[in-house]
Amino acid sequence: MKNSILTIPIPKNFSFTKCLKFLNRGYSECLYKVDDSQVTRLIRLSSGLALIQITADSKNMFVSTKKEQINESDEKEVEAYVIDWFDINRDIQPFYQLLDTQKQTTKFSKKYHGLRLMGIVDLFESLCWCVIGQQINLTFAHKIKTRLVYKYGECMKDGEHTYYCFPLPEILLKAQREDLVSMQFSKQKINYIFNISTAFCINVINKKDLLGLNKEQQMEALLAIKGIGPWTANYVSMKSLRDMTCIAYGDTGLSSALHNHFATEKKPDNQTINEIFSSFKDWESYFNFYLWRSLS
DNA sequence: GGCCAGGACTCAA
DNA sequence: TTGAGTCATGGC
Repeated sequence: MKNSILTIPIPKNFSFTKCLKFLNRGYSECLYKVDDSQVTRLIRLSSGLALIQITADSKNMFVSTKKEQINESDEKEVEAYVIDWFDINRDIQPFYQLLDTQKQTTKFSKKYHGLRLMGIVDLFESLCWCVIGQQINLTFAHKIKTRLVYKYGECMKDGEHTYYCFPLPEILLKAQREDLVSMQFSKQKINYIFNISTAFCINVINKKDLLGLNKEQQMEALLAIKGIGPWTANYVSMKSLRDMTCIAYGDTGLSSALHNHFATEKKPDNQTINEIFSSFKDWESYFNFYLWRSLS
């Protein structure tokens, strides 16, 4: 195994600690491991699997990469991955200025200062995660995701710990329905995961092409797949396509956060949600993310 | 035991 | 276009 170390300067309004705290917020996560001051995960580069470990000091993030062979293009991919995952290349100062204009939200800019909208770089993973999480509690959702990842995901052992990648669509497509049922996936979820896997396998959908479309076209392409509804489309648009204007309409967590901070009805209608979000134009995704963060 | 979970679909009216 | 019914099971 070869090893390389990459340095990424920390921008303004960035807190590695708060990002790590978010990653380690209490759900048992099978796709990365957070220790006191570092996070480790297995990622898929175009030339194969690589184990990355990220730490930071006050000025830089340090990404160490372990892989069979490492070349220059691997390092570039690792850097792009980390920048995307932590949303590093975004100036979020304007968002904090908006938060500070309202008494209900000014606390967020202090409490979560430097927290970035942590992404899901892999679009396929992001979509499957949405389907898994639909209408079940998050603890259980993590449980069945872990079963799926352990059975179908590629892995790499490092010391005592084995790290996993989310399964590839072509692998999931070959999965037996009864195996997924035994992991406690509902028939509906299984159908949706097969639909999404198929869409990726026949290249009806891929991240690169979606990124070349405008938001309306992206939503249309996503909603065309059975199992992807408005909530999922907004979620992946926010977490994977990095559109900054997403609102997770219909989300129970968003509803309760708005209820907590704005004294709305327990389940505010879209009009009420739009009114509140209208103060955060072009930062809707961040505002939504911070509202979610306020729940845990 | 009952209600709710980071929804989405079908089908009827 | 809207609303009720269905899925399906763990957590509290």
